[in-house]
Amino acid sequence: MTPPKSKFAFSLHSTSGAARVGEITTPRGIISTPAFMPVGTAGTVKALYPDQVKSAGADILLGNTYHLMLRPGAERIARLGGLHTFMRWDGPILTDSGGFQVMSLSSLRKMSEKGVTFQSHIDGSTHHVSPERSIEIQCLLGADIQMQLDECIELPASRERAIEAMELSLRWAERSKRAFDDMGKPGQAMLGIVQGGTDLELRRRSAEALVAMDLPGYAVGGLAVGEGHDLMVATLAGTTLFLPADKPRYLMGVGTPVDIMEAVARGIDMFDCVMPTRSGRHGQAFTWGGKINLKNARHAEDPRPLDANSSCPAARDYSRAYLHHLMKSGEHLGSMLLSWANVAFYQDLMAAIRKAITEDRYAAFIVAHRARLSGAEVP
RNA sequence: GGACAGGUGCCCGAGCGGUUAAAGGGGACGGACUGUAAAUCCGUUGGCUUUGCCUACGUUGGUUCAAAUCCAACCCUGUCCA
Repeated sequence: MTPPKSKFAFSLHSTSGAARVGEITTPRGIISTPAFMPVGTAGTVKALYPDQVKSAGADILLGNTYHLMLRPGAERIARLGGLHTFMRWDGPILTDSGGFQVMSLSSLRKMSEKGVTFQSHIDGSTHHVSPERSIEIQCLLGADIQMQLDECIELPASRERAIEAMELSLRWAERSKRAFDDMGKPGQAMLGIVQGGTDLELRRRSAEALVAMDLPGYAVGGLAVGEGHDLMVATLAGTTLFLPADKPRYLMGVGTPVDIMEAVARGIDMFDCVMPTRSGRHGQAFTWGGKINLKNARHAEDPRPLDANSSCPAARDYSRAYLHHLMKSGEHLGSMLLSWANVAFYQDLMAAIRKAITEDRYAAFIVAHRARLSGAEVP
């Protein structure tokens, strides 16, 4: 049975071990899962046109509450028709709540039970973000999938610190939910975020409390923040165990191709990460043969493209020698082409993952690609 | 022909008697990047038999315990004057 177009819904199509293929339905379009969401923090997936993001295969992208609140301002975006219209992206948008900035801008904010007070990194002005205000901003932006305000902490952290952040995040989840119930529009959804560091008991408590709130989906936050790949995967395995099978699961901020493959194997459906765009701007390309640093001298006279079989023009039609030249020269086109190629590669990876799950050969898929994807390309 | 100014490591450039294998840029080479304060950040960048030694601040000679730094001559390079 197809859910009505106005609803947010998740349907599971097939599994391979714990890995799942499904679809999230939103009024703005369908998201094939496992999905990778390119990050468009400030109303742009950096260095890419929206059309490129779409043609690369992305169903949905991210925006950011904190950054858009400061500039150009949530109310202004609302007056201009909402974030989709403003940035010319008509697909679904997920917005992060500002919880990540609690960690990344820790020197510029103060925490209290009420919320977070940020000192703007742009002009020093003070901005109070409560769970309610975060949801209000996300509603003003018109985000299809919204995130509760949470406290993301750096790892390693003491158990006391992990408990504190996890419990605060749960209280803020309740408040975020109430605010969303008031302000959210039909078809929009707000997800809760599991915290708890690398302590499986804390992760379980966090997950169970959120599940009791009956949210439309659950995110796993606070990972890939210093604990390392193995601990991340172990923590993830001990967390998804307590999340319901019929709701989408989102691993926030992850990650490398191998992180994603392993997380899918633990039942994750959604990912986002700055890696394809940031690494692209910095000269690193992701390919099926491994990572390629285009700034390295060995590419200076290499006429081959990154991947002759890619459907992305950036990866298929431009020589490594040219990409090397652009990066060495500091030309913007180098960052643009590599961001494009990387976003396309990540989407190709997700498509291949979905295919392998659908054909119930996901474990073999990981074995086949893990080593190559985890390292630098062998020249 | 004359008067100034100047010649420093791959390049530009600071230093003007010992704490200088010599600031700072750039370039080159390499690395990092995980819900984006990042088109950013971090290393390395004379040689060797590497707790030390050798070579090096236009060239040659000199002063001094000690010279990239002071002196002399010479060779170059700018700018101006005839």
